[in-house]
Amino acid sequence: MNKSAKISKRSLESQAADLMREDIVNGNLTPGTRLVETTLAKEYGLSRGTIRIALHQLGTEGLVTQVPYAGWSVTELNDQDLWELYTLRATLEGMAARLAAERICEEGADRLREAYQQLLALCKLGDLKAITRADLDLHKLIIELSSHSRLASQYQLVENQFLAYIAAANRDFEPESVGLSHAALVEAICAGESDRAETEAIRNITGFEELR
Amino acid sequence: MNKSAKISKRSLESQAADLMREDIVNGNLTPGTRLVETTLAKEYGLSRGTIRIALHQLGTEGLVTQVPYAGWSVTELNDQDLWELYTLRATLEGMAARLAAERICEEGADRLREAYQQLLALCKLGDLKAITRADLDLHKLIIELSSHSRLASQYQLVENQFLAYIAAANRDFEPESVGLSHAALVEAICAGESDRAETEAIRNITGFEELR
DNA sequence: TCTGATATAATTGTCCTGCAATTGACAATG
DNA sequence: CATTGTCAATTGCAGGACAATTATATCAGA
Repeated sequence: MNKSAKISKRSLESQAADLMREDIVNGNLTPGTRLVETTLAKEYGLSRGTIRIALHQLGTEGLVTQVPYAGWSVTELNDQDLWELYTLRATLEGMAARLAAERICEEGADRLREAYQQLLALCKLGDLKAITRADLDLHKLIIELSSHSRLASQYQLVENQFLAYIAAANRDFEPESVGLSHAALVEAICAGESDRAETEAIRNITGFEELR
Repeated sequence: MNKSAKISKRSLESQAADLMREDIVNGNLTPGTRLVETTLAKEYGLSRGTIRIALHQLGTEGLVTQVPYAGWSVTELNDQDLWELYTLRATLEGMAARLAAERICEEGADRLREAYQQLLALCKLGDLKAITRADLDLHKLIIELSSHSRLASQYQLVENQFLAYIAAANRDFEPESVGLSHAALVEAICAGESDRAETEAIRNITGFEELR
């Protein structure tokens, strides 16, 4: 019964970063929006220094951009950026799938199949928002099963930028043809076929053709 | 003749981060070393706030670790970490090699071959430090040729942590059997054979077996 | 009207001082 | 020995001040 998990001990600095990050990936703050340190400080009821550190944090995550002495703004992504995000995401997820397949265990396989079933179930209902979330959850589970903390955080970075773009473009990003590709991916991982898992993972992401 | 590139107009915050990063990857600050904000501030002749931001920066790069209210220290890496760095580096570099091969041009091929020749030349002289640098330069050139800015920065992160470890362990990291594998890699890229380039890049990095 | 110089404002960059919160080490206590 | 209290060190955070730089508005002149 570890209660410490519930007590918020995170610094205000990172909590502020969390809040702003949420606002960005959810689309409340759209790309190009200017962010003023003093204004944010008042809004969040924090000091300017605290906000500053949070902004720098988000800066290294690629979510906000600063031009010296001029200000901060929510990062705007162009086609090249989007291509970079897609390709990077595919590579990272391919690696994750390979690792997950290599070290798959009973429990992991069960969780994976369950996540897939959940996704299928939601697909029949047709709630796009829910499907999207289940899709993301499935992918995130694969990352987790790879037991690679750095891979996880790198993926997280890419995903945040990706989501920020999606949210802003209001492009309901097509949960990628949820049927076959996911099935093959899940199957390959559970069967421990690392090569096929990697291939399927990459195929799964690269429904990108139509965007080029 | 753009001189502005040479003029240091970067903020003190990031310059401080640069200095500390150098000290860490060069091994002047070994893992486990404690870093005290006020002490650093005096050393660098900067204010504590400036140092703080630089430390947070390095923190997100994984070079330093903080425990709340207790202090900062240079990150210590264990075997799992090292494995993560190797595998991640291999994947990223494989991707870079593939992209480089896909978009190779005359000029790029020339630069690549030249870097390789330089590496070979240094190998005959036997200066390990110089060889190591040339080896890194070659790899970095491949990253550059992939024209993928995010891939570049992700790779940079991994490499910094990697170098910090190497420097601290004082393990003269064996420029990876400079002969054949590099030759095959360079060849494959210049020939535009993306599949083979990726394979060779990964093979090249994973001289890791002996470390497991 | 357009252009260009110039003043003005807005914003970040950097420093400072101060104090609260937390940790870690060590002594005191039972 | 385990627990508790004390104290120093350090970070967490606030707020103020001013310099440096950039953005914006203004205005004179062609």
